Amino acid sequence: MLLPAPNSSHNAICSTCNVSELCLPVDLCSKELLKLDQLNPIKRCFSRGDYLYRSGDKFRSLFAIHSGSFKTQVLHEDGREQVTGFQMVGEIIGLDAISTDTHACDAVAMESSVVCELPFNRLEALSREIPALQRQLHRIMSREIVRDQGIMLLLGSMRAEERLAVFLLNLSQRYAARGLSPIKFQLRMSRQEIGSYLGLKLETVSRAFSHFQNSGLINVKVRTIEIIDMKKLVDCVNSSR
Amino acid sequence: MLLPAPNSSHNAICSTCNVSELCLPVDLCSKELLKLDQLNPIKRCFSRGDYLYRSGDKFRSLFAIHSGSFKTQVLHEDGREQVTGFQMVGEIIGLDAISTDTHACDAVAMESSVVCELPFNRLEALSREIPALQRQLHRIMSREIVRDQGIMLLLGSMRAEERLAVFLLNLSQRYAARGLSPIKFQLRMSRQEIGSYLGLKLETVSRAFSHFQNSGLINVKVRTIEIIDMKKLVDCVNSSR
DNA sequence: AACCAGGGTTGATATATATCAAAAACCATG
DNA sequence: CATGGTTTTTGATATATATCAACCCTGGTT
Repeated sequence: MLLPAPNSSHNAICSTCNVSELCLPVDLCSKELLKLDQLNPIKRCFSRGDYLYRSGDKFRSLFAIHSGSFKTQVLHEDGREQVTGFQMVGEIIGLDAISTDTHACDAVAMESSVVCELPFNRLEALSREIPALQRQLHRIMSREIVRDQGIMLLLGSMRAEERLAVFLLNLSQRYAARGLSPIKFQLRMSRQEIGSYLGLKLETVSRAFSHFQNSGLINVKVRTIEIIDMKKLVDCVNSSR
Repeated sequence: MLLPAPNSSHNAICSTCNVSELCLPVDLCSKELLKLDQLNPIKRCFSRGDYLYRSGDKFRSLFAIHSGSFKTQVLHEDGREQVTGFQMVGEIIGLDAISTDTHACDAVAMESSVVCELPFNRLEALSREIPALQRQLHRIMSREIVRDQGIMLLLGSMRAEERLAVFLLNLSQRYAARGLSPIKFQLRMSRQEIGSYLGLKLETVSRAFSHFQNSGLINVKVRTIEIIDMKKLVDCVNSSR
């Protein structure tokens, strides 16, 4: 319950696009693996700032992030924006579009990135033939729902510093799950984007970072984060109030 | 983008439990309808306050709400709770549990209610045989993800009165979709529950109701809501700031 | 190496919402 | 229909975060 997205490893579906270490679906026999090739996913490259899709675009495919990272955001007509997530290697993006056959948010590359495009009708057809794939797809969608519930808890009932602590701990876990350092990493997003995600203004995010630094929880050097005292960071989420 | 859950009608899967008017899956031929009987859903009754499931329970089934209504909530260890949704007739509940085979939130009846229990393994098996059912299941999960994104936008970037306006407009739409009056209805939830859902304290919710009433947007008599000026209520969401 | 632009930090102040408290309305029950 | 307990409303005040503004980095470019 602590974190919005436990977001453990085995996420994706796309075993043929070199993310297999991270996201191979559970038990597929070799015959099934062969079938999976029918998916024939196409790789596509993006630079920082490029849109993978925009709200309103016709839905055709899900995307497995092969390298790099993206943010998803919803825009309100009056210009307000809300970042709804930061996605990294091995995560699947585009699930919101299944509902109406139209993308409901924007997905923007936060750095040079490569995605595998997974045509959804083929994915559906294959998952009728391969129960393990079907189950995996359901799990991925459900995991997104659980993640969202965690963010609701965060936005609805936590104060600024707790939110930031949850955010950092979540990143830490996800980096760890990818074999990267869970205690030192580079943020790919600006204070403004973090603020939008956490329902805070960028100044508040900046102040919270400074306060964590002054309290000896973390070391911040602009976008380089080093977690000094993981336990205190965790306590910060639980103990408040 | 206005509302977190457009949440239109055709929601469910359970054609055999008399909610067919509301939630019949799209185009099924009679042979497929026959197959659907294999689901053999069991009806279960609940009184106000009863738990349909609790966080941590083993996952077996999804539930289609046949009558009445439920709230779902996540609990943080330190006692904080966040209401993540209010579900009514024709809506499907339990999707969060697919991810880990364990329910990730509580579902509590808000009044006397009846649900159809839909064993998930049978649902999966059937949806491998009936593409339209598979598609419907995917749509339902995706719709939940879109709804959650709307709530993130609400919690992350709207002020108290906007949140309440969005909440009321959403209820109004959902009642309308069920053939009930979109302008006059009974709230099933307390100020405290509304507050938890909207990330506000109950006093703030109460004040916002009073302010809407004084401004002639709605008539409030405790839990009876009458929308007097729908347009102004909509404006209230868009025009602020 | 100097310069510029965008992002980040920090400070002073304003404001929306929370908190605390009391009264009022409502509901269930005997 | 009186009673007690809960829910709701309203008021006064406190507080967390937003807002406004200035300054400071930092990395890239000429």
